[in-house]
Amino acid sequence: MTNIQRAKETEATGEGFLKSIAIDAVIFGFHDNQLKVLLIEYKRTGLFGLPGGFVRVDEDLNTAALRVASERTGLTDIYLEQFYVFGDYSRYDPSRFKTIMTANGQSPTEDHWLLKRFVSVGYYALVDFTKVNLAPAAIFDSCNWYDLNEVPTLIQDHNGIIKKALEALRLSLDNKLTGFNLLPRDFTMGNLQTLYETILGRKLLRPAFQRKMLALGILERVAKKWTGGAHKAPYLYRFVAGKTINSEI
Amino acid sequence: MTNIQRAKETEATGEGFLKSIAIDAVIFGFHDNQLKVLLIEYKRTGLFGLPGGFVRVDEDLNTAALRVASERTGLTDIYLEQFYVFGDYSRYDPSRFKTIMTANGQSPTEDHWLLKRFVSVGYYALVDFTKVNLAPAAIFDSCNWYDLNEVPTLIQDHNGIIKKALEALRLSLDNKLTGFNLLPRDFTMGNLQTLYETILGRKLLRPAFQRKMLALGILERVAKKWTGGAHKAPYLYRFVAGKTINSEI
DNA sequence: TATTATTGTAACATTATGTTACAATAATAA
DNA sequence: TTATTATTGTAACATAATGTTACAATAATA
Repeated sequence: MTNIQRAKETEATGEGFLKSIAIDAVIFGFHDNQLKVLLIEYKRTGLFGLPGGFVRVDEDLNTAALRVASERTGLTDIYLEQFYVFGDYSRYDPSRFKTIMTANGQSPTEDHWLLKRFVSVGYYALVDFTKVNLAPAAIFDSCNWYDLNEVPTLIQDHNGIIKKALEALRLSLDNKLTGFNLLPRDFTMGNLQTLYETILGRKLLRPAFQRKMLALGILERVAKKWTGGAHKAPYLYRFVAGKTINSEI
Repeated sequence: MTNIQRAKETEATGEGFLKSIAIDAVIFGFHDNQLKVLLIEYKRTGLFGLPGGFVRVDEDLNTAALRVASERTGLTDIYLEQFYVFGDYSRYDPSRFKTIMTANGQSPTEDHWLLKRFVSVGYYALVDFTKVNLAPAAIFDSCNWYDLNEVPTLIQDHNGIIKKALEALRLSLDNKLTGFNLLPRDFTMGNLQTLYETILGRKLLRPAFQRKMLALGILERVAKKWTGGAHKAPYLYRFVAGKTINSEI
């Protein structure tokens, strides 16, 4: 995503971008049996927030969301889903952008386009934690994984956005089988179950879970895995794409 | 929603509105055992489309959607749900707005804000057909109910928007019990079942459906109804609000 | 008063899910 | 080398949910 001669967000007029529309991305990863979320830290401000961005005038909205998620993770093939548009007037708070800019020696003009009101399209992304290469978006920030239950206070309504993203993810787990996007190609049934348990926030019964997952017919058993644990080695499974599930509820 | 001294959408600059953001409302009704959708006809153009609108700079996005739906139906208490944001660049087609304006003796300037690209937030609304009073939005259009399987070709991607709204409605039927918003206060089990069958697009088994609905504990049996049919009279039911369903999937 | 069409629901069949139990086995330790 | 340990895979049963058949109840009509 090199945009050498293309417009920058930081230009005052916002030339080249759709006005009033922002994208916020809740990028989920799964590591050490914990759900992680990718957060931005704005340097010299102590402010944290979700990675976000704007839509170029010649760019699809979904493409813009993919670009935002790609820029931070280094991945190109990302499972992305719109989950809500945050458009309350009360979200409007120009002071935050001013703070970030001034903390870095810049002073935006009063009519800077980023000081106007934005409606934000929320996307959640599911990525394979092991494949991600974190990269800051601008010189003003850095980005890192945070455990979902150790998320600091974020700017604006970003804590609420994460909450809503998690709710949407929970619903899509059963309907769309999205969970696999959070795992590496090969995984054990135990991996899968703890992933489900973490997202759903409750324990599941092992035999029932295994029976159900296998009955879906979307898992291919690939090989044994010798973990090094003093116990029977689990099988490795792989998600078999191309099979759609009819979730006739 | 009287906005006497407030800005109008038709002004060239779009002063007072958020730029680049539109709202499209798929307003569903249910009548004669048929799902209906409310469509706008733009006069002297032969063009049909969904009711839509824009967001005022001091207005919540959801409030704007409610305003759009209210203006057409005359209702104030409307079940509304965001279901998708349509943001592909390929949607961009300024000619449509030109056609509608010129058909009515107006000629928008080349830099009219409505000739720019918009991203559209899709909402679906569920209304009690019997309570609706249709009202056109502007002097350029009229609005009417259309049977869902007799929808004409619509402007832009509006046919696709309806399709996606229906898919979202189908999912919410079981999870959120939204169906009742389409029925009058009192209804028979038969009414409810045909509503479900119409939305889901398939037949349901009567005993199982009745058993399930009653088991939900959200229906109050109010009285007998004497329809005039040569058969046993059905009970009337009423939706008992306040009871939330835990759709632990 | 018999007929008709539809309603309400019981009763059973089937499927899905919850739960208990136990054999299989990779690593560790005796 | 062999017993121990912790975990895995799954059978087997229990319970709940859903699918299906059947039939009595009854409001209007003939």
